[in-house]
Amino acid sequence: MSHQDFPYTRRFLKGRSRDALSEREKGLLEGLIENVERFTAPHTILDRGEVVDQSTILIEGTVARVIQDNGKRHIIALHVPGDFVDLHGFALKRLDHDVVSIGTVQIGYAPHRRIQKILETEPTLARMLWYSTLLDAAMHREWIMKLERLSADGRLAHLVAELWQRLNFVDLASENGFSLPLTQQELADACGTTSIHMNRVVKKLRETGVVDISRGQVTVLDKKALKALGAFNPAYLYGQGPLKLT
Amino acid sequence: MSHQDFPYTRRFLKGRSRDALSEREKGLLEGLIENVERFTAPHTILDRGEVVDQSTILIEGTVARVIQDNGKRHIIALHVPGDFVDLHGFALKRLDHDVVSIGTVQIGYAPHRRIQKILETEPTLARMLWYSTLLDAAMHREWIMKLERLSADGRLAHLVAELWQRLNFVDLASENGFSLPLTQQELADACGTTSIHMNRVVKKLRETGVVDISRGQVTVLDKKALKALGAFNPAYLYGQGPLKLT
DNA sequence: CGATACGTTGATCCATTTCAAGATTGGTGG
DNA sequence: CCACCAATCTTGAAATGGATCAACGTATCG
Repeated sequence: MSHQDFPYTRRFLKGRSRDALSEREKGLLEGLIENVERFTAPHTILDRGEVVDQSTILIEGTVARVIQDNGKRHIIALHVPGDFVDLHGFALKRLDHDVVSIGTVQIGYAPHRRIQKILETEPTLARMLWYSTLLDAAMHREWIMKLERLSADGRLAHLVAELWQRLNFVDLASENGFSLPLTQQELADACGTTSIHMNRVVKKLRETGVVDISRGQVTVLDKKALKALGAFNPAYLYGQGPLKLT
Repeated sequence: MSHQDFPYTRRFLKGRSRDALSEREKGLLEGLIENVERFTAPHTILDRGEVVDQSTILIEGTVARVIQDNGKRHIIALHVPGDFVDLHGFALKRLDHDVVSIGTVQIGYAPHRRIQKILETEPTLARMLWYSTLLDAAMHREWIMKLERLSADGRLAHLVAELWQRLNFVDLASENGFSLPLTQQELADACGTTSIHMNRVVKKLRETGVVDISRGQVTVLDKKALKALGAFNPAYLYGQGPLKLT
């Protein structure tokens, strides 16, 4: 079996500790996916509070986890291909947030009974699944730090730096940028600010030659300035080996 | 064996799903604790980046998880007795933040080799441990929401409401308040604001009859106003049964 | 009793929100 | 192919929450 296989899960933990999995284990992981779905329009994949019996892996595109109340939408996390978006639903049974698609996405569903089987019979894989939920929590903590510490400019810079690094882990970033289907409103929702202010921040970072965000494309103009502005230290992403972009 | 036993771990998941554990499992859990330590002065229990081979459970007192850079300290999580503070260190091996004591604390250490044994032989308990790290992540998400959505007043109200509920789970809250050894500076660090502004917010909430925070004691004056101001919905804490305080 | 940490208050400045309106873009049907 | 619509992006001006600088009050404890 060539390593070109595993079409649904080949990006899971890529750039992190995926190397620690054997080919057999990678096959078992791929076998978790019972079916696959594609959405082209914005779609709520999962509703807060709903009892779930399967978890979702993002194969292609972007999804966000959001908490919405009286019209306002707060983005709690963003996902890149390879992320096991709501694996925590396996143990929590109901989620404290919604999961929504952004742009065109392809997702795979892993029934909880299959995950349960893995847990009972595959300790290495089980530990890897747990590990991936802990990476998710580590990103949450960094977001808390970012929101407590940084102003809007820094928050956007941090978000861009993080996504660049994460997409790089899964081979979806280039040397000078990446594509990102988020609107300014959505960037604002992820940075805890308003779309109007986000518009001015985007403009400012473009004009000061830090990063250009337009037409769904992010072009990093000054890598060093971006990381400084966002106080970005990728240690919390627990990447392995020499990082190309840091 | 009376339920008065388990002096170190009896509060673990209390008010959550602790009831799902058998007495035997509770005993195994207690057996994880190899030794216990007490600190009376502020102490850094764990340094960011340090490789760890044991995890820490909080038995008594308050600990904070902090990310500090150039003098500024950001509190990303607060813990109450019964919390397995850095269980995620078991799988992550090194932490992305420091763990520090606040006031007088008593903590227990669980060597990773003992946790590993549990994982290999006790699936129910293993799943419970995983579950507890997911509760931690759910609280992170709520903090992200709080920081993105609320102003300083609301953030403090939310923090107070959350701690009240969590302390109530473990029988450490009263009908009208709880004790809390945090300084205004630390409250500020947990709400992403300055100590000066926090001082004004504390004063405002006191004067508007919402909550009184002074001399290490929190007195809730208007439960309903507190929850409204903090946009507090305890669902994310995954408590079970009828909640006395909600 | 002086040291030291913590809490309180005032004045000023700046980042961000809010309200309001206009410009640009992409997609759709006639 | 153009006209139009809706979403997105952009800009301006006024109001405000919170930061910052500076100082003073007040516990608490060897």
